[in-house]
Amino acid sequence: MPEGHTIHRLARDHARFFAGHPVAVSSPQGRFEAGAAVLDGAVLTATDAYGKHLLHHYDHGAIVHLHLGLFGRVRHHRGTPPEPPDTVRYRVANAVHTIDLIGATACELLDPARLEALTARLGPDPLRADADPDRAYAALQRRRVGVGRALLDQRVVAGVGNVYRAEVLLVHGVHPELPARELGRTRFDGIWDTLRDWMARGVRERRIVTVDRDELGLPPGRIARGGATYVYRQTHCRRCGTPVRRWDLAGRWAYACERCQPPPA
DNA sequence: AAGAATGTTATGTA
DNA sequence: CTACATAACATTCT
Repeated sequence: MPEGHTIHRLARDHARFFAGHPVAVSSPQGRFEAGAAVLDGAVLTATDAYGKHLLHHYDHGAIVHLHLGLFGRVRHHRGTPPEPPDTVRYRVANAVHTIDLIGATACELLDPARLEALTARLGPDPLRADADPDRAYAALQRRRVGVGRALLDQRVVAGVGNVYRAEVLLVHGVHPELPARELGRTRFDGIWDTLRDWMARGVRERRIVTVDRDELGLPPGRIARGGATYVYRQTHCRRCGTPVRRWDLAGRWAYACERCQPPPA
């Protein structure tokens, strides 16, 4: 489920829920026992997000690194939480809030050196104020693969996933198979700006919405699930009605409207 | 109720 | 260093 906006949203929420007071940390099924032992009763002082990686910083210096992978989630309960199901790895709670981590691929303690190594191998994250788009552009210039592949490579840009990839390339008329190094600077700048805007919107709205309500003449009210994208999981391009092509690109579905995004020669 | 899904890493090969 | 294929890992929802 998660692309970068989800992780930034979680970072913000967790800081709000827990900042300043001790928390109870547990590992209900014993899959993060070492961590829970170190963390229980500590104060969660700060949270941070780099791309799809979430960090919890505790007052005694411990850092928890979380990555939700393809289907990880964090569930939030207000008030008395339910008994944790078998799949809960890491539970953080105070008198009011409880969060349960489920299905994550990473849930581990990190020392500062390993945190540094982690952030060093990530490309700039459009949601971070310290992001340097020049680095992403330079990385693109070095790749021979298509832009579609390159955009999912977290060393190029951090936080972009399959939905934003499909959508941003559609809106900018770029075919996923265009060699990354052939993407012009102007076009790249447009893509970067769009990603930043959309992902910030994703944090606010807690979901991915790339479509423009006025452009599509959508009625007021919540945009239906499945109706929030132009090509991703669409059968026809929401802009021009052309059938969408979907194909396996390095193990992920790629989507394109080959009228809006002419294939490279 | 099998299968799909907004992801990454490690490993071996070229 | 870049690329690519394959396997492994993690759950929920239809």
